[in-house]
Amino acid sequence: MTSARVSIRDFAASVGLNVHTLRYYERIGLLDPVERAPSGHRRYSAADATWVEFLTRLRATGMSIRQMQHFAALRREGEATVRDRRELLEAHRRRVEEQLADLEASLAAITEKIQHYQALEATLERPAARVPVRTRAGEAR
Amino acid sequence: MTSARVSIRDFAASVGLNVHTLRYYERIGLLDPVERAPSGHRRYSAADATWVEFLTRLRATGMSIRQMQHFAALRREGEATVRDRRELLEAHRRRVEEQLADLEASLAAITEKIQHYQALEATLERPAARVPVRTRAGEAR
DNA sequence: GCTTGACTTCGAGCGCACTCGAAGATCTAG
DNA sequence: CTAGATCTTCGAGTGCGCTCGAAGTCAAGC
Repeated sequence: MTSARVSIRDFAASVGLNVHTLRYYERIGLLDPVERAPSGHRRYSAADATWVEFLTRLRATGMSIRQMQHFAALRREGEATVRDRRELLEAHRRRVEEQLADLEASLAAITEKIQHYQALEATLERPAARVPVRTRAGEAR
Repeated sequence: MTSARVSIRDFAASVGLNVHTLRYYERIGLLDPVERAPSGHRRYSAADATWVEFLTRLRATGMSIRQMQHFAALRREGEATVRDRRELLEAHRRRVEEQLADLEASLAAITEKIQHYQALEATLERPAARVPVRTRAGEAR
């Protein structure tokens, strides 16, 4: 099991970020300095991928760059900060749970609006039915 | 049931937006021109609140201002656009459902990381236990 | 009538998270 | 050996969604 090290282009494609963003993340300390080929070109490892994918999860759940920098800094400090990191993630998890609840409430509101429009469309398609009309027996329903 | 019309300040407080944002929304066409008092001051109605709250749901679910402007424009055109509006919301609802799934996946990843840290902390707290040690009978567990 | 504070319009400014462009070095295929 | 793609650093630019400041008008209490 060799540690297949990949170019920034391939790495970017595999983690779904663009090359500029990867260099930016490294520059601001979200990624530790990435290993270099003798030419100076970056060579990303599988461990880099795992970390970037986790960062992506944090981003996707609304963590700011600033907070991620803090988390990354703790990580660089080693085992002594494990508890801080856990607590930070637990606080973040609570926020994500709130987001989920909000999103579900918004989804319900949107669904309700869709149903409102469906009812309205049904009415508009049968203009004669706007005002209830007496119909022959057997035609009802 | 009178239509209690409120000042921008009170309205902002009740819908959770700031007064600048409300004027901005009106300026860019998300809100129809709001009714004015003889003094020129805005007077918001309950219908305005309903609409702003729905806009807030759209925003909370990641709809861009541009898309909301489109939706608001359709709404201004009246009944003829009901179907378009429903379809627009249905497309948006699908995106929200994807967001929910993503958020749940991210939540799971975060929870996993927390558990990893918990396990690590348990190990670090009992340094002598890092390498399994034979214990006296009765002390086990 | 005067003060205080909320309102008006307008355009400018801000923070975030990228995203890009320029200029030059290096790698790869033919 | 050469052409063209890909990489490097650095700083500047972009798009979004607000957010604010300035300068002036209006309203309510004393």
